This record gives sequence, structure tokens and C-alpha cells, in this order.
Amino acid sequence: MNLPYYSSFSPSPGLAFLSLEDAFEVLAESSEFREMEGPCLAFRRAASVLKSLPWAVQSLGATRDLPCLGEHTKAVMEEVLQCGRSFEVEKILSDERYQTLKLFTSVFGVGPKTAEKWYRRGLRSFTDVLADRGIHLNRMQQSGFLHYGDITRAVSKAEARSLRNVIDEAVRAVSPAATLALTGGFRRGKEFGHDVDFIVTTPEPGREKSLLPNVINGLKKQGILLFCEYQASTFDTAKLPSYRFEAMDHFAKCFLILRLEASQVEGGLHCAEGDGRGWRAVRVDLVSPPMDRFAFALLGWTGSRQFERDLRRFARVTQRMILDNHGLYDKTKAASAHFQCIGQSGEPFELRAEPESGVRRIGAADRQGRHPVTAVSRQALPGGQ
DNA sequence: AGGCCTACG
DNA sequence: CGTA
DNA sequence: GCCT
Repeated sequence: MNLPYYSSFSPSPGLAFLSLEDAFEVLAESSEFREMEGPCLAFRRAASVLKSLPWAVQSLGATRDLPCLGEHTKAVMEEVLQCGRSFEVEKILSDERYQTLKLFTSVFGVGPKTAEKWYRRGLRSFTDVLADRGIHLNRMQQSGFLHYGDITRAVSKAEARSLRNVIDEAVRAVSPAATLALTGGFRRGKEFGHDVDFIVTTPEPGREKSLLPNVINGLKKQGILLFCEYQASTFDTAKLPSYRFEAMDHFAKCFLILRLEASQVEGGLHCAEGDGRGWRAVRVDLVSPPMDRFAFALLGWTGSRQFERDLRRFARVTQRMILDNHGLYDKTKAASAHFQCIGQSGEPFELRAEPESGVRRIGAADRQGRHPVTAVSRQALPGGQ
């Protein structure tokens, strides 16, 4: 069986052989910390290929026709398959620099560069960082440390459902006709996530501009807004109606940290042993596209990250199209410097690979393996649900 | 030899 | 630089 | 590091 190069298109129950997958994730992370972006991506793809398989790899021969697995990754696999461990991976895991950078980058707002900076200063623990007078934490990092325990703890499906109610109430107070959709990992059928993503849109044109700020204000008045970074949309039809592509930048969105009350969660909070607070902090993302862009936003925000990468590269290289969260553009039908946008005026768009390309149209759940659903169709559009 | 998703704050 |  |  031949898998397409764009590996995360494949079905993927992916329960077994976590150790192989984890081995590549460690190698990817290590590459990232050493600023080797190429190898990092290659190991991520290798991990993604393994995750996408519906069976457990038990011999090297079974990986013969798989993409993204080359000399190095196969050598690691042979080691793991034979003795259940890899010398290279264990060396990385025992490395002080790797351990420290892994710890630092687990903080919301701290990436590889900042982690590296702190490491070079000789800092090795959170205590070291917080005690260093020479370190200025930005707003995001302050929140990251303040809510570290809560933010790094998984969010349950029950907590996501409860948050849906909280957001829905705040949205409905602003625009009763608005549509709210749960996206991200929970839309892919996951039981746990690290945050909760929503798309909110209103049928009243132009209203989406004030929608999010008003929702944020509502949450603030409730006293449950712990962190908020709001990004206004740069979309402006009045300015450049004919230059759609360049005018299209980004939808309004916000990264939030919300206070979730235990009393509002069916079955209680997913919290630490002996936590008597009765609430926890949760990362929440809201994105608010104009209604005619709902489907593209949903496609872009349903993920996973590797799936989005593969899908966009596939659109560009194989289909000669450009895909982003706003639309799909046909490069071969470009008028001067601009592209024609596909799938406007409400008809469902399809980025459907033909059978000979070895790729099929799939649903959100297929992006990590569960029941089949139609990913992008009329049913996914507001009013169709 | 050159690319690796794309776009924001 | 960081977020998704 | 893997692919084109």
C-alpha cells in the first residue's frame, strides 16, 4: 500500500506504538532547540506518518512504502523495534539543555528563543527565572507563570462543553442570531485538549467587527477574564473592494484565559489532587470571521497543525492553489497580480484530490482517526447545521 | 541545491 | 519574538 | 532529514 506524501490525509486510529511516535517527537524537539528547522520538520512528519497508520508497525518491512521515512528515521525505528529503546533518544532525554528548554517552553508565551536566552544566563528552573531581577516577563509570560498549573493541565470534554455554554451566553447577549461552533481538537473528537477553540459569527453583515469586543466586555463584567489578547480584523471591504486578496488579512480573534467554575461543569473540574479552589483557568481562543468565510475559518481552525501544513502544501504544489484560513485561490486563474477566490456566494467548495493522487476527501475526525464526517460542505455552513 | 504552512500581534 |  |  502506498501512502501519499501528504501523510496526515490518511485515516488514523493511532493508538499503538506510542514509543516510536514519541521517539520522533523528541528528535524533532531536540532539532528545534538546536535551530535545525529542516530536521525538526522531517522528524515531525515522520511522527505524523506513524500516527496516521491504522495498524501498528512491527517490522521495518512494513514501512517500506511510507513517505517521510528515510535512512535516519528507519535506523531509529529498527533500534526501537528490536530493543524498545533508542540510544540517540535516550541521550537527548538525559541532556540538561534539552530538559531545561523543554521546561521553559512549556510556559505560555515562552518559545525556543526565549528559553535559550534564559539557559545561556545559567538559569535552570522556574525559581531561577522568577528570582532573576534582570528578566522582564511580558504580559503573556506573566499569565503563563501565574496560571501554569491550570494551563498545562488537560482540558476535558465536559469542561469544553461547559465553556461552550459560557461563551454562548455571552455571545447571545450581544447578538441573538449569532452562530457558535466548537472547533480545534474537540471538533476532531478528542476527549482532552490543551485549550478550547470557538468560531463565532453573525448573519448581520459588518456586525462581526463589534461582536468579539462586546463578547470580551461581557466576560470581563462577569469577572472571569484572566487574560485577553485581542487582534482586530484587518479586513476592509470599503477600502479596497476590487483588491480582495490583498485586502484579506485576518479575522478578528482573541487568545483568552478564562476562569471556569467547578459548579458549571458536569461531573466537576479536571483538577489537581487537593485543589479546593472550586475553579480553574482554561485557555480559550475565539475567532470571528464574516459569515461567508465561516467554512474556511472552520477548516483552518479544526487542525491539526500538521494536517493544516500538509493541506496547504498540497493545495499549492499539487493543485496550484493557495489555501489559508480565509479562502482558496486558483493560481492558474489569476487575474493580474490577484487570485480568484473559490467557494464564495455560499456554494460549498471542495479541495478534493482525484483518486489517482491517492488522496480522498475526509472529515474532521479522520485527521486523527474516528468516525467519518464531512469536513467541509454545505452542512458545515451556518444555517446548514 | 533548495524548500519545508501561513498570518497575525 | 510569540500565538494559532 | 526527507523530498523534488
